[in-house]
Amino acid sequence: MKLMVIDGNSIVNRAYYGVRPLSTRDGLYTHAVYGFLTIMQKLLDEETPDALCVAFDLKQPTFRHLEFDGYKAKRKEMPEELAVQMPVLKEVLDALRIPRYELGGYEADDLIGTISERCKQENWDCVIVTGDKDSLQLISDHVRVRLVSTRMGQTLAKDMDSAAFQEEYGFPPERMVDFKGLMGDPSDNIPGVAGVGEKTALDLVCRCGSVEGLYERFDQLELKPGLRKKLAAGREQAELSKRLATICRDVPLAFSPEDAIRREPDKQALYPIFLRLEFSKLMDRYGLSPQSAGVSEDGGGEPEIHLAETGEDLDALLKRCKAAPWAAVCWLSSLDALAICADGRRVDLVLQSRLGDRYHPFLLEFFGGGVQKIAHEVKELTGRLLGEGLPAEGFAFDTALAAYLLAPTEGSYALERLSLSYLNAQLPAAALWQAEDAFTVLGDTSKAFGAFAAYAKAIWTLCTVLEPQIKELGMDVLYRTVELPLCRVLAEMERTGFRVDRKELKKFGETLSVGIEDAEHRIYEMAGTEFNINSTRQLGDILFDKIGLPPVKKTKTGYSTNAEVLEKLKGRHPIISAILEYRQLAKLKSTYVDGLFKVIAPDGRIHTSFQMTVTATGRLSSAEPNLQNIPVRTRLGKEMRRMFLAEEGKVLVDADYSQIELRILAHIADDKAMQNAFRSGVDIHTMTASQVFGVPLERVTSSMRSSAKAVNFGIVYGISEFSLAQDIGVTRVEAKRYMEHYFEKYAGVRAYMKEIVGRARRDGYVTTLMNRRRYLPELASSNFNTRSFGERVALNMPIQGTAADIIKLAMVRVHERLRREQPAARLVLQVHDELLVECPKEDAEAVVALLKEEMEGVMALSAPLVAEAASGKTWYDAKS
DNA sequence: GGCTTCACG
DNA sequence: ACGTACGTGAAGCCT
Repeated sequence: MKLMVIDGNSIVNRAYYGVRPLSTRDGLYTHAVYGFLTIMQKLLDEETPDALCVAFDLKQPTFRHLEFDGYKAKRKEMPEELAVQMPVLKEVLDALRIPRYELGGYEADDLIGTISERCKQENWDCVIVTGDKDSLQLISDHVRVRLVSTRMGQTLAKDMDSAAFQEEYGFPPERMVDFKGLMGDPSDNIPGVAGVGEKTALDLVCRCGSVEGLYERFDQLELKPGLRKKLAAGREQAELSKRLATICRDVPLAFSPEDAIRREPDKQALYPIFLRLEFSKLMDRYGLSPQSAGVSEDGGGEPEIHLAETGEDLDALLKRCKAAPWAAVCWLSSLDALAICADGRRVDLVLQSRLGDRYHPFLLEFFGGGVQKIAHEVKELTGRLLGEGLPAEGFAFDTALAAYLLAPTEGSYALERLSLSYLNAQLPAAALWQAEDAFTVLGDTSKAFGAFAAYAKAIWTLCTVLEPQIKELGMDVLYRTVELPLCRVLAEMERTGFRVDRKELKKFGETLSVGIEDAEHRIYEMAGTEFNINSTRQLGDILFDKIGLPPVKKTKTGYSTNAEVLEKLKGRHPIISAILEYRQLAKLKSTYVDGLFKVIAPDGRIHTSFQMTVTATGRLSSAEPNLQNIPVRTRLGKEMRRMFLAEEGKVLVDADYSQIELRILAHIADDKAMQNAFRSGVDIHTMTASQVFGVPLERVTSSMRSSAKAVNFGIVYGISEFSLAQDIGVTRVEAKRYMEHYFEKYAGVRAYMKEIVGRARRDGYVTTLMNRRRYLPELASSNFNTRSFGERVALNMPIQGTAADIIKLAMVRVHERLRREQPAARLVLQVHDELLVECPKEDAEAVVALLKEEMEGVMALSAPLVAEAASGKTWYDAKS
């Protein structure tokens, strides 16, 4: 018979540091528990023991050796993220029916020593699982140690028996305590004999066996005089250290190996724990499901599949859809097939291939306003429908969007993942129904049908789970009046696209090429060799090794050569300016000219895609291509904006919010001074400069203003004085003074910064004015950097996120008003605080007014929203 | 696929 | 004593 005993604290530590951080949607860290279970399972598979238990330390003021107060006092506190996982782990072990032992005043080692001793007495084999080498002294004929280490995500568990130990250390395991007694162990605060290191200790242990043996024959031993002196002086230390190093084997613990014989987990207890921890993979492994746990899942089980084949089938389906509160629809991207679930049980499959001419009229009706639909990724479906000339009305819910609002830092909202984490149900592979010929294969299509239906049903069920949560967190208004209607707005914007001037773009590219080649030649000449300037490694070698410039900053992999570094080296060598110039031109050419050229559609326009579920703050993002980072800050870069233009007879209207983030700050911090500054209409940076530098408004210089601007920005990002100093090139002391003055003037902001961080720590999340939420598990971190990051995010997210709420709502309203009043006008782009509309020349003035009015009227802040709008033929010209 | 750099708000 | 601003996406190098 074999028993496996796990050193709970040691293994949970390995797991904590060895598994990448993992947390649930609401910020509970889980990776230590997860890692522990993985390591345990691996060892169980390998060892197949008959009994299993876990031992934990129980910290109390009493220690193994009372007489030595300092013993282990230095050991570091457990990090907070790990500490919160300990009770969870113990809950899990209890539910798994794995006995765990802890005893006041004893460490896990002592319990393990005792347990292994009892095994010996009852003739059981014992395997100790630990990451701690201390336990190696327990190895004997019946006792082995599996020494666990985690390297780069991989778990290794070295098998140590007597032979392996002897091989590695050169003496038998029971001599370990003597070895430590002599050389000590700083990590355990065991002093050892001063002046005796590893080599000497090894030699002495081999020659004398034990500490006692050493001193018994002390006078007969051949020793160097220096060592003899040290040993003579260190006798007490050696004996004490040996005692400190010796693991106790007779702890008063009621234990017999039979007590730990393996049992089936308590599934009813385990299921809710795993559900909360979002351990969907482990649920499978332990065979957990709502059924097995005796929990009934609403509408659980396989859907009932119906294939629509006749006009009557379709009519009946429509009737049922109209009668139901909503119908979930899953669609094939070609739009050749739909799976519809209106009641959570039955799924109707509607296939173009089966219905022929009846298919299209069904779509017209189904996607009209008469049927309330729920779907996954409504923006994408809407785009597709509009592309087919079909209606796209009546979308009542989007599962992806809802999941994003509930957990905006999650990263992926694929239906398969949502199903796993919210429904505890594994969906079949999407390829089963998304494959080109899934429904047309001769013969067996039942797998494809089943999978397709499962997705539709999952959307329906997810809606029943997500919708109450959205309401519960107070995001209903945000969801229904902003996010959901925005799907249609964005779908249209994506379809509209932004016209670009191919010819001009090409010309611009050619100009850049000339400049690039010129810069390239100059660089090669000055470097005395040709190399790849785009390679930071090669560039670093040339600048810092060959030319011998002083490296200003290092990166993980070598020298830093970024613009900030190069700027500092500018005066020291002419090659630097050439490189900066090369970089600027090369960036423009490759990312913008070449990059955009590649994605001009046949209609002469560029169609970006706006991502609604990417950012942690609620902003949109733009990709393939990104049209939200077209250059504007430099003279040459700005030229790019001449390439973006309106159609013949039309113009672009560009409207942007003025200082929206600072206005929001003034509002939510309820800072009267800042609100008054905005209401008075004075330039906010000038006002700030006048305060920070203590000069009257009219004496503020442009450099003072730009420093003040940096302070204003910094505040929004949750700045430190160090970064501010770095940013504006003053000393830390001066930066600190600026901030002091800033906070004297804007006392409300100071109070807000304190308040919001405290609230975030208390609640575990922050929110925007429209209740958009972001969880901040980082605030509970024991790591200074992680925690500081959490604090900065707590400051910034409500501001950036409220700005996102505001412009999104503005977009919905602008879209609606344009539809009614300016049907020829189209929204084409959003750049966070800026909207672009393309409209007939003659409507420009009206559109300017409309944009300004809607954008400013979104919300009444105590520092009023101000938008500026202007028109022009190109983006360059329209930017006021 | 990770890293570095750089474009934007 | 820490190590230093929030949020993105794309290109190019290199392993």
